Amino acid sequence: MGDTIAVEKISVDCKQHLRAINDTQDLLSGKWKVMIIGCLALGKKRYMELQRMVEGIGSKMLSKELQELEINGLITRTVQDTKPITVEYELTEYGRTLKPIIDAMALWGVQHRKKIITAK
Amino acid sequence: MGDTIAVEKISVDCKQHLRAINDTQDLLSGKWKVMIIGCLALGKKRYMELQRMVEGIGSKMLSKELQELEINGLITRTVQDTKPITVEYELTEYGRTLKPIIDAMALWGVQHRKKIITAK
DNA sequence: GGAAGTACTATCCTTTAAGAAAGTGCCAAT
DNA sequence: ATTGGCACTTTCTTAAAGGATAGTACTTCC
Repeated sequence: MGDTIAVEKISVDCKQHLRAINDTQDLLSGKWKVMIIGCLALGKKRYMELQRMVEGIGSKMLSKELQELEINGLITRTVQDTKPITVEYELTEYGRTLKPIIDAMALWGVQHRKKIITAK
Repeated sequence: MGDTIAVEKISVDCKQHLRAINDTQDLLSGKWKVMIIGCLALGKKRYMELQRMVEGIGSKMLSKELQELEINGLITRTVQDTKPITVEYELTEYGRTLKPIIDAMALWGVQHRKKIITAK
């Protein structure tokens, strides 16, 4: 009896664990979001700066991903009234809470590349 | 002059940072891989166990994702010669190095859900 | 001998994501 | 007056991802 309850608890815990992973993945969905956040983690950036830094991204995708990140409260968009108007994107405090994930991904990626190269 | 070099160095660092993130994302691409790894992080699992735990996944997708994870050396597949044969999947040592990423994603997801619920 | 369980594979079809290319509106410098 | 930069949006098209369904091969239980 106690066993059954224990097994069920583990199974419930697992479901919640997987759901949590899924939730996070949903917010970071798309080919570019994690890279954009990785970019903004280094400081605020203008639209054109982002497009130049994130190699290969087109303006459609950049706009779309930025909009979704803004909707989810991860970044802010502020229009500067400079000569030609410029727009600055910046991580919100909430967006900065993603840093452990981004850092872990960047670190793993670096080590993976090392591993692949030395394995050749 | 020194400034130019410094700026270039930062820009190169950033490119490598983004490339690393991209590499990691590539290996974890697809709707289910991160969840499968999150599942296997709790211990080795059989095919059917995985399919029951990862809600919504079909057999085609499960096979496909498992094959890709195996090709990349993140999991092992071992056939047990039990009465009806069963197959066990397990994280490799290398696969286990992804744990910091998975854990960070699970933690963030849990906190995000709390935030969303209390905000209502 | 049929049902049921395990571990898949194969086929087909739909949906989604993503890219390319062009265009918009605004301003500033030449 | 026109070129060029900034920050986008729109449209069209293609490629990839994912799901539903059915089927295979083997075995054991009733």
